Amino acid sequence: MQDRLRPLVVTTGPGPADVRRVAGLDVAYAEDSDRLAAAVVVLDPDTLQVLERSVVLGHARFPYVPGLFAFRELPSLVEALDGLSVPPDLLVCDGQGLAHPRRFGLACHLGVHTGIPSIGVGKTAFVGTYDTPPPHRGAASDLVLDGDVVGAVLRTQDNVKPVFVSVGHGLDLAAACRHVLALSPHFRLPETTRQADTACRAALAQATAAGLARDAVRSD
DNA sequence: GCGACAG
DNA sequence: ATCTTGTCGC
Repeated sequence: MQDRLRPLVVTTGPGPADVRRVAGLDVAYAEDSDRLAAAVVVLDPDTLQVLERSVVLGHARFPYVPGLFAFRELPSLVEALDGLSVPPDLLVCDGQGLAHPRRFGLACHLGVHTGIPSIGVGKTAFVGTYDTPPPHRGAASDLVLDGDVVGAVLRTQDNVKPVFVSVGHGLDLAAACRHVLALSPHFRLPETTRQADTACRAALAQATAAGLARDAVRSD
């Protein structure tokens, strides 16, 4: 499926002319059971203020298999996206885009599936080789796989471990890095990712608490 | 054959 | 992804 969809990915161009709504997507999992919470948080790209949140609870129907990550998270993330009142102009995904064995990571899959430009931001490397970028914010080095530049190792804060940025869909790598930097004025990860992480974790925690309370009443 | 392996 | 304990730096 990834090899079939890969040709549909657009990896060139500056992307959306004016981005008014940027979305951060993330999924949290329960330690036991297969429960999960998927969140999409939409921010104003200029003020970084939260405009809207959409969180859905669900169950993992696919195991974590490196290279097949999208099959685990995409279904729930699409459900969360459908819960938004207005579709976002750009998706910032927690994971890789083109920096993938078949050049079709989660960010590419979400971008092609929704038709919305997307960026992949990973916290650790998955594939490729690279030189350590200079220590200052904004510095970057190529992430190379089989002779192709599949992403950038980007420093979002001075003297802080870099993030792995790769194109998802609908824009080039330079534009992707520009967006990630703008979304990370204070912390290592983009504000979109941070907000989505907080949202899905909170939702999972409240669901867990509600479930325990319900079970307590049952046995009572 | 062995080690690596987004989240 | 999730858990855990302390440590370092602003």
